[in-house]
Amino acid sequence: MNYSSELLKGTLKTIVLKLLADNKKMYGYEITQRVKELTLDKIQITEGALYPTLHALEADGFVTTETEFIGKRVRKYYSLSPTGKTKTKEKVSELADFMETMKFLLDIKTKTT
Amino acid sequence: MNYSSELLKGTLKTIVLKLLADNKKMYGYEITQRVKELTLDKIQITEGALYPTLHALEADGFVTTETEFIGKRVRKYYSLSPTGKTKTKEKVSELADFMETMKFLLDIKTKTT
DNA sequence: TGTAAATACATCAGTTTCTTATGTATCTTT
DNA sequence: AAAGATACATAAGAAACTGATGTATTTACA
Repeated sequence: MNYSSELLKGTLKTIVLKLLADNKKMYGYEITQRVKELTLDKIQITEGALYPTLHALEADGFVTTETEFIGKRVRKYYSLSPTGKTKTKEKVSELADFMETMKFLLDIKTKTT
Repeated sequence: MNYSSELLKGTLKTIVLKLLADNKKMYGYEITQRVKELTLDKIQITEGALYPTLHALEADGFVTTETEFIGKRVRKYYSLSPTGKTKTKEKVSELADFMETMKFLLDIKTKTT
């Protein structure tokens, strides 16, 4: 099983920021594998979604990068900047609040007819 | 406060279906007001998002409609069809499961209200 | 030893799902 | 009388994906 894709929309940036907050530095491919593993294959981040997101986070100044060579193959590590850390807290708490609201909304049994 | 708009993406259809499951029949404007009221203005469904969604649900056979006149003004009521009821259960439990996964991923502690 | 799978980056056309604006019309409140 | 609320609807444009495609290296294994 994995979720219908529209659910993930809007949460990807938050997931990436949170992972970086917990792991100091990570590279793209590692992020996709970590999410896959942590969610037991329920959430699969595609590369077509991830790389543009990482580039956008960098353009916005929320992450910094450093390139490393593993043999001849390049690996690009991402780390949170100070503003990125602030942004992460904002996004995570916003998402937490949103999920509380959604939980309430989906539990209600109001027969007002 | 209200949520950055991308969070709502993908949840609108589920919200609408769930409201219809709890209230037998509702009309569009009523749905926008109910959500606004239940979420204390945190979630505002725009008409530009809602009406196309309702039309899509009807085209997919998940809802049926009946028109009523209030004076000279038309009001279009939406009700769940049998397949719509099944779909609602699927969508609601999928979203609930997704939120659990996200909570785990983000290490979010849910408030015990 | 050769080839498939995994690792690792990237771009881009097309799709879905919204926002924002616009339009029409009626009813209610001040 | 005018403003705001009620009630429907469509449409251009933006945002955020999917899925395909591309390049190249490394590892597993038959």
